[in-house]
Amino acid sequence: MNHLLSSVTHPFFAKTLLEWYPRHRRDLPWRHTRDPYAIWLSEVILQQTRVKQGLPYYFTFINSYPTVQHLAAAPEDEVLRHWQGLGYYSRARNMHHTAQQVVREYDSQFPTSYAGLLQLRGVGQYTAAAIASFAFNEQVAVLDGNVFRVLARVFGLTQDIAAPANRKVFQQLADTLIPADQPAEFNQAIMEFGAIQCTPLKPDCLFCPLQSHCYAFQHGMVSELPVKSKAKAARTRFFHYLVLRHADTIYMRKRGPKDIWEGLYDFHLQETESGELAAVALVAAVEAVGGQLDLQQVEEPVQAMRHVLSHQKVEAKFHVVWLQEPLPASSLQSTGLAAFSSSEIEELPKPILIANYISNSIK
DNA sequence: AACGCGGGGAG
DNA sequence: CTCCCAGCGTT
Repeated sequence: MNHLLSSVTHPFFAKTLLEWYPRHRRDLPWRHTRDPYAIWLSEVILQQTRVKQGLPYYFTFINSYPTVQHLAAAPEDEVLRHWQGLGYYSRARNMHHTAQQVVREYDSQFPTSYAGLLQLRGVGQYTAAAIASFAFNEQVAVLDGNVFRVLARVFGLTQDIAAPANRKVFQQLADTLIPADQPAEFNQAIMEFGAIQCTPLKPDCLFCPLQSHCYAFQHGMVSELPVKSKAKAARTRFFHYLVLRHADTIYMRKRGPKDIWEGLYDFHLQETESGELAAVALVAAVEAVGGQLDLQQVEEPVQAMRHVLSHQKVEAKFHVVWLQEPLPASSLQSTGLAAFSSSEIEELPKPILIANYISNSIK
């Protein structure tokens, strides 16, 4: 085994982290509870999200929905609206689905084991291990980005952490490290150690309690570990939004599956292969949704905004179109557009790009 | 196994 | 600007 290259013994590793943890741990609200609902909420929010960014969302959700029954009873649009700005919106939709399933099929009680928790939508190996250990003290090791990094450095593991096949190497090591008597404390400790001490960039090796036993530090490989293959480059997309308005109403649409921002609302979208949309094409697009626009009425200038996702770059232009007449019901039926007042729009869940545009440009 | 899915922070 | 952070469901 590769980790035998390290001079650290398993009991020393666990003991060191368990001593380090109470002296360095942050005081976070979900660390004061054993309620599986609150822990599940925090863990779903914290997937791919830093504590600082997720913290206000945790308060919003735990205050708006104190129990799983409250969350299950909420409309999806309201749940997504609370999630607005946090990204990866399938987390919110899966969370809502799971809340309803727990209420209806589990008598409002979360499963109490790793295997049971794993059956819930949106709960994978990491989240199941986190809830099982934190809420029910089950001896199952969490494996998140922090744990990958700490183990790769301390034990000198050079396998690519982005390759799913290498997961089992790390999982087996973590499973041997987690002590039977303090599984929850150990899981919290190793993740907090990765987040605070053994950080991705400029880790605090100088004051690290594992320094003399750390393979990466002893071999000058701290900046090389963990090994992680690069994600492929983001593609650029060109969005032309038609901000269809009539009197006090603005037309918006709930986005569907198989694309970004599922379940969120935006304007009528004309996507093109380049950054320009000719005026005649704009007129045609308006007519295609049942509206009327004369060439002379095309509003200038067009508001342009860029939005960067981890996997796509969106270059958006917003074309405001003042309609003489409301869109006919038949058009709303076929296009999926719906009419909203300004105050109603505020309540809709929207991508940050759209929310920013509205707050800048819609009065 | 590979891919799609957000948004924010540091330098 | 460019780099970093990442778990789950689908294909």
